[in-house]
Amino acid sequence: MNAAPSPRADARENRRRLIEATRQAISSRGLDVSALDIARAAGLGVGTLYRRFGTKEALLDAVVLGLYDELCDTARVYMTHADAWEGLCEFVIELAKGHRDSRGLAAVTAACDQQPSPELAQRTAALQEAVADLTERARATGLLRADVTWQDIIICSRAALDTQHCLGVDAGPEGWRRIITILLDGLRAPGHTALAGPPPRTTGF
Amino acid sequence: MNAAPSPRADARENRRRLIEATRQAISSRGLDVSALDIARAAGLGVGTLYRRFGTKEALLDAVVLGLYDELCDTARVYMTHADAWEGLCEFVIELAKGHRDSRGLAAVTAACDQQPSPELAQRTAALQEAVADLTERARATGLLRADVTWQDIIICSRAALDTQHCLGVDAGPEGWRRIITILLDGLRAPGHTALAGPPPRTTGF
DNA sequence: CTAAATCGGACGATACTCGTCCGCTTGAGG
DNA sequence: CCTCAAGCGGACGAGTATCGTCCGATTTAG
Repeated sequence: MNAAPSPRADARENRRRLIEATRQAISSRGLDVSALDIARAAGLGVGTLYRRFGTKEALLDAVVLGLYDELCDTARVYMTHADAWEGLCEFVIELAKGHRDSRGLAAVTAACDQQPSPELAQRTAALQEAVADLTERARATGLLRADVTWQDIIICSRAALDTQHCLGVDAGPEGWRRIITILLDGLRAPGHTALAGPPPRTTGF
Repeated sequence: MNAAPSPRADARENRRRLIEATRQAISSRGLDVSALDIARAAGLGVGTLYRRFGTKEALLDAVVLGLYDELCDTARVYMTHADAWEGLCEFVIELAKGHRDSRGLAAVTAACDQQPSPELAQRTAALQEAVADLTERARATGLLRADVTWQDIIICSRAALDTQHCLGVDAGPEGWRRIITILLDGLRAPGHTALAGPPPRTTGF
């Protein structure tokens, strides 16, 4: 075994570049980026992309899986947060950031829903369990309103970012934080926190 | 003048059908529906679509303008609501419904931002003024938190629906109402209202 | 220095969409 | 009932975008 002991250094570097470029491309233009655009952004030819990953889908899968892994790590961190409500809030914000970096991720999940790759299914299950756990911990403190489920939490984490994507630059680069704040206040049983960031300058609907 | 006194009855009916089909198509699949799909949904040939409207863009413009007009009417109604806070809440819900029926509307607004059609620009301005007015009235009652602007209100009205579109059927056909409720609670200065509808059954992120 | 691994991007194939064209059908007035 | 202009359907051409392949040129590593 170990028939491929060490890929050439430039090949490895190009693979890294491709993944990084794909991340940024997905973040700014969604999951339907063309292979050519990704390769260009990585400063490589499209041939290299297909040689490294075989298919465009494989590249996207690798990137999405990486993001899921990071989210799993993040969840694990906030699970041990001293203040359960704070932990939930910060994780929701991190989850929103994750959505920012994998715009259209839900579309992929839905598309692969028929036959999700085992790895993706495993990560999805782990993340859901983590969110459910964080939700229960926060509810136990009495700071989270009783009538929301962990699914609601997930949806809230998306809402702000989806809006951000639709409104584009109008809401400012950090405009989603205002919506997250409003949502978290709506989730909180008592009291409110101050809105952060400058108000959005929306011009459309 | 009046060189076209009365189009044939079937032509008028087909025009109506096309507009209706376009509405539903936009609602379920966004603004980038193909002309063929619209014509098929209307039970007509694509030739008829182009004869009636000249271009696909003209058809979309007609539909979008119609939706804007309805929203303007709705705004006028809630402006005279006895309870300013209730009026704002219900209008936000109606606005969300409007977004449901014109998915991707913001994209069009943004695209036409360079040179918006005079009619659309007029409607947009009227709607913005209406939202600003409703916001101020609600703020005056002290029920609306002080740190949100009318732009925040618009964004909130989008957030729930955008999420709905991304999550698809997972959140149920009325799942957006839960998010709207959370958002409105987050906008409200004191207290909370009960979440309506069954909890979402999300399976993805 | 050499050979194998790697790269770049032109290229064929495929798919999708817009808008046109023309032979056939249908509505409505005489 | 008849006539004919108005209307209809959908095949079709043209344009565009994307995927994935192929092969000559280049580079790496021993």
